[in-house]
Amino acid sequence: MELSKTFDPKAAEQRWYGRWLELGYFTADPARPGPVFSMVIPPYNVTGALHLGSALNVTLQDIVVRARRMQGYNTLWVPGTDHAGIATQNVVEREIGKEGTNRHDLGRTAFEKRVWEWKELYGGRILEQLRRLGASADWTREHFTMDADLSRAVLKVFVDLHREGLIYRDRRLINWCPRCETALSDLEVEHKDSDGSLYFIRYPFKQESGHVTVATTRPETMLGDTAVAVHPADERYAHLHGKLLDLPLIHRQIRTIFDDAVDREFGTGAVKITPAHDFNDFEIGRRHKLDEISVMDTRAHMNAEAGPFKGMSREACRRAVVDALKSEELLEKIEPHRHAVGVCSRCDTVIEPMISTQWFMRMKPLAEKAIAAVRDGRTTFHPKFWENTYFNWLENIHDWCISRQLWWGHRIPAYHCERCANLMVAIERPAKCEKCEGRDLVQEEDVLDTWFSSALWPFSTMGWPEETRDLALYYRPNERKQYEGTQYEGTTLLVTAFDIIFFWVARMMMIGLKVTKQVPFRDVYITPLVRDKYGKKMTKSRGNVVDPLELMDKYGTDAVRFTLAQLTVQGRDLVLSDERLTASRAFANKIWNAARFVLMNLEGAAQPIPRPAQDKLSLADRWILSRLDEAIAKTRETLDSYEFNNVALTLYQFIWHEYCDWYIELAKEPLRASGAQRDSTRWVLVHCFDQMLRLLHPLMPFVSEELWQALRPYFDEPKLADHLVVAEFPVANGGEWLSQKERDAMDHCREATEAINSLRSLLGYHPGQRMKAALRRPRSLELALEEFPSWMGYVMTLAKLESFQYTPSAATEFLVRSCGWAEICLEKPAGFDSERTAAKLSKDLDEVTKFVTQHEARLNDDGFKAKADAETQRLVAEKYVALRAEQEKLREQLEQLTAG
RNA sequence: GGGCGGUUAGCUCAGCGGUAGAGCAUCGGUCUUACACACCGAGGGUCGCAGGUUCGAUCCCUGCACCGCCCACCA
Repeated sequence: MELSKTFDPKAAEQRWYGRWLELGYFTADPARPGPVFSMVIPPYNVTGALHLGSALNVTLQDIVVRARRMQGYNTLWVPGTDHAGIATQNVVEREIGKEGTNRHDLGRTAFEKRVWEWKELYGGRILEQLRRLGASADWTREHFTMDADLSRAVLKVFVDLHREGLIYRDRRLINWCPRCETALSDLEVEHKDSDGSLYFIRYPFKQESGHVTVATTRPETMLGDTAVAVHPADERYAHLHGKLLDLPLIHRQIRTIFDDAVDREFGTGAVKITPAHDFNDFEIGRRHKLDEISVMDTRAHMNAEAGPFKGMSREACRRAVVDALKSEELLEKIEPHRHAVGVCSRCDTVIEPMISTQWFMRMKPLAEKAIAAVRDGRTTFHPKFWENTYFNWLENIHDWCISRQLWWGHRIPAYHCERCANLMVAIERPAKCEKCEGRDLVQEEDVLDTWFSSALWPFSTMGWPEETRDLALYYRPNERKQYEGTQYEGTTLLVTAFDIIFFWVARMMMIGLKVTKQVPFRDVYITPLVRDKYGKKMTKSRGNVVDPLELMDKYGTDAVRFTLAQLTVQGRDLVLSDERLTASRAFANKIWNAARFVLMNLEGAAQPIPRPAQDKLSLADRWILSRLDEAIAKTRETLDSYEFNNVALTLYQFIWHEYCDWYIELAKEPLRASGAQRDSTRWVLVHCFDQMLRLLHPLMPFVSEELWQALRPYFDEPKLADHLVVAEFPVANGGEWLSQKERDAMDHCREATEAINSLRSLLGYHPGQRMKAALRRPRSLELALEEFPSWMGYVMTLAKLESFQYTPSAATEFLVRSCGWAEICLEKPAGFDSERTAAKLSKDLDEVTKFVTQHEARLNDDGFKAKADAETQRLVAEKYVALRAEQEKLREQLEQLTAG
């Protein structure tokens, strides 16, 4: 098979993904043997496009699931999408807005139909992009949060929790977005600092002259004031007891009240109370049984309660109120004031706290169980410090407002009786009112928060509430073979970003525990955040999003995946750079070319190449095989602990710097020979390649499959899979490829190389590429010495190649001789700066001498002798000896240099 | 106001109780029968600051500074 000179990622990507799908490699089969590995993808917003965060997320999941599949696990990876209530509704509303209409004109049914149409058209786009990334998810089990079966699960959970009193309806102050015209949960409100003003307003006494001055950032809400509060211990205001005030502009009579919640230091120490438009005031209001007067409508325009200001927007009203107060000389002063303003996370509109009847979920009892599950280790976060964040939020949790005044979502299964106003909650619409038997039942208009259905995702996608085979095996795996013998519950792994720990992870934990009586996942891997080059979070609204598809076009999917893995260190944000991507692309190409080399040298080789007997393997063969074993062990280890950067690093180092740089070079000579020597080298080359590609496959699925297929005819594995994607993951063979003597020799070789390097730098001569040229020449010192320029490279080569055969002392002798010859034979090359070299040497010498003295002192120190244990003393002594040797060497070199 | 993470080479980042590492960039040298997306080599760092623990600290502890993030009803 001919391979092109460079790797073409597109061809490989197109060739293999479709094949894998056709052959059903990603489809889970509950009947399969083996331990279970299951995972659900964080459902993507149907409005979403692939961004780097999701590319990272999917890449990491795919790496794990591919590795587990190769390791023989029964794997399931469920993909799917989320209906994304507000986001999707907004998109479609914008679309029909362009057509000159709106959802109210269209009506609920027609609008819902429009959204479904939109979803069918565009909702699958993100999943298409996941396939492009190589995601090996089970597409036969793709789900959408509003699928019929998932919707049923939603209704069942709602009804069950309502019956238990965990879901209830209440009228209270909630976050309201006047643009989306819906209630929001606390989490959907973002707090942004904004430069505002603090207005000091005089509230006159009702029955006598005089006034109290209050400070507020929102003068327009004074129209809804029902009291002025001061701290009970504030002597400045002791005289306010029982006083009534005349609310300016509106002339409503309001009370003065005393409450600990008032901060005496802030403003004037007196605060106006607007229970219907401020969370603090609402609490105080309920404590003092104040009226709750809402002065705005659902679009945050002033309503009839605002009297003359009716119909104004809140902004216009603020200006009008300030003007009116000024003209009545009730505005004392205005100070600049910076404070946090809550805005809608979807549309950035300033949130208005509003009194409203909504549905809530009681969180405290659920949160306690969710905390306990992580505390006792049934679920573990990686990195662990995220557990603090999780605990912190759950410990201070408030009830969750789950109803939304939207049309796109799961409509709340509650029915109002038109006749007696009775409210019934049931999965199916009741035939008649259970109280008055009336037949006019109207379903609740509100839908549920999108995150409600997401919270059920790990088990609703498995078929819950039906006891399906999937649910039994992949969600309750303890019933079958255990994951590495460990008892655990739920799916095996969840990979997600930290910004939805509260929105999603914590809620899945709470509801999963409540509904299925077990945790929904064992491990939670929190991915780092992908940031732009300025370290900013990439968000659509910031417009700083890098499109992963463009990166894949430019560098190839494998390179993008490899780069993301390489940069993924637990607990640290990830800044993507072109340099890294370029390096990864070069890596793919390097492997490609190594394969070309191997194939080129397989001409006429047997298919398969028979495995040579152990004693036919050369030292170089056994060396690379032993290194391969170490690479396998390390890859498995780092994969298990989710150290993605180290997985990538291990493979990069082994493939590039050991297999390519050394073994391929060493193989060139035996390959030129014929017979047994060539055959065993061929086998080692191919065997290593096979194993390397398997290790690499989870990270770089396309290039690895492509090359594996090309080399496959030569593999000697007896039961070979048809595709790498389902081939067995390597296991270190554990055999001692090298004898102890050889290990020692290799260590010595390393030292020898260092010695030669320092000799070379002493001479200031850089032989460069000639080392490799020397490889091709007869290995004879005499010949090498004839040609001065090649000499140094030759020494290096010999040292590396031949010191394997030398005993350490012989190798030393060889080196010493070489150095001596260098003295005799070599003239100092042009450009050699002896002064500079001498300076460097003496600097090194000084430094080493410093350490020698230090160690000497330490060894002679009585305190050290007394305190340090034997092992430590031995270590320090050893170090001292080494340092002395180093010192001696440097001194000699320096002498030689100055003498010459 | 709480909490979390970071500060290591020009850049992006690993690492670690025993005289500092990678990739890229820089500089010098290589057309060598896989690869110039390559090869060989060089330069470059008081590991944010100050204390403490230790025979020994870049690493552990305390404090500080700066950067970033999350949470929080101070009007």
